[in-house]
Amino acid sequence: MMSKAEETRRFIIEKVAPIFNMHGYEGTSLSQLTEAIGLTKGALYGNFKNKDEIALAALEYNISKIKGEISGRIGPIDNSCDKLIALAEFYRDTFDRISQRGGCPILNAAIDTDNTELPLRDFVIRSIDDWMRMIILVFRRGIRRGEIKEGIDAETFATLFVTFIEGGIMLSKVTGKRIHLDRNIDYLINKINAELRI
Amino acid sequence: MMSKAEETRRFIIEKVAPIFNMHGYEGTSLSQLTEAIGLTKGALYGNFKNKDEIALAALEYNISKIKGEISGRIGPIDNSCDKLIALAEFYRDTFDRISQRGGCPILNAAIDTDNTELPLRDFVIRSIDDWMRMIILVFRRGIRRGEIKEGIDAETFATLFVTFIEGGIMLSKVTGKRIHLDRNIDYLINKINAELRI
DNA sequence: GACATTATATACCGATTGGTATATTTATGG
DNA sequence: CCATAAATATACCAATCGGTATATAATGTC
Repeated sequence: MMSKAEETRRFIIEKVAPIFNMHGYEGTSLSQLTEAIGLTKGALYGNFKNKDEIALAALEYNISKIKGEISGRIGPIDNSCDKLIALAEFYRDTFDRISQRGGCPILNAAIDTDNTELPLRDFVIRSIDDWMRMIILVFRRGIRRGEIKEGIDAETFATLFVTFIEGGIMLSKVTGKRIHLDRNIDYLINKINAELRI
Repeated sequence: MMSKAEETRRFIIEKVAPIFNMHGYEGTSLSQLTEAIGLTKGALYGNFKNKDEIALAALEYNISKIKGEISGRIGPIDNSCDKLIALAEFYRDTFDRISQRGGCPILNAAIDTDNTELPLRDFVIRSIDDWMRMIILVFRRGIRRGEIKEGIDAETFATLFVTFIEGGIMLSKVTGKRIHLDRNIDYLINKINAELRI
């Protein structure tokens, strides 16, 4: 059973996560947070050490939520190429929802903490690393299982993949035009089917 | 001749431009600005209406500076494919310098103003539009002049191009590893030479 | 070189920032 | 139901925020 504190902590994180994602670390104030959660600073500082810890918990939540959805989707898929395609399609399907919550948390936090010394920064770097490593693993597995051709190396493919997704989200989000992300995903899937799939 | 005011205005813009690019609109305070320019708020508010106007001038400066360098580089080049390649190579050559100044101003401002109603936002959108339109023009010119194959359409190519650059800068900047941008640029150039060039 | 003008510095404003100490409420174990 | 502990609210803090009014200094003009 969850203690009251854990429950509140969780409640706070869920409420503040989209706010941090939309406005960034500096752009989010404690008053915005208290307003969103309907509790006072007492509740915030009773459950978190400081603003940094709240922001970090929010970012962890935002990222792990997406990661969870991704696992659920591509986990059951057997073929490696299909896994990668499903991963790409995931972003097409969820773009609107992610967009409403302020865009891709990794991209936002990356730019937000880019030129800072915030503890958030390390977490962002690790998250990107995790993401790319996961793509690399799927790719290598595909080669081992004879599902993917041995042309392009796994690291390069991972860079391309993440670039297409993040670049597309950024362009589509800021211009308000879905087409950019769609083009990128189409291109990526086409490339997988035409050049990688055995 | 430049009046004293114009001179100071220009001086201020040059000094504060990298600060806004590094820390964003909310993340930059007037005290950071006065410290950087070695002048007081009197000088700031004598030459600018408010913080918004300073930030906008800084962003305009950051973008126009890069645009100027690009024009100087690719303007003299005749062949359209070579123009596009030179554009890609420009980012490889200047990555370190751009990185020191906080990264790509368009990307930073895009994420920074993404979920706001700041006047900066409109300028960002217009800048991205300008950039893509310029790529589209070069591409179409290449087709007209028989230098580029008529396969992929110009808009899609522009999306891909900007995606590769911005995605690569973002990945390389945040992870501290050049390789991501290098991979993207290599891929882009290879694609131009292998699939587009006649 | 005196005078008007322009540009910068200084001093101040109320509001808000992140954070803390303490009081009050709410939940929990006996 | 009561006592203790845990969780939240309240009241407050110094510092800083963006911005302004005014004083002072620098500049341009005749």
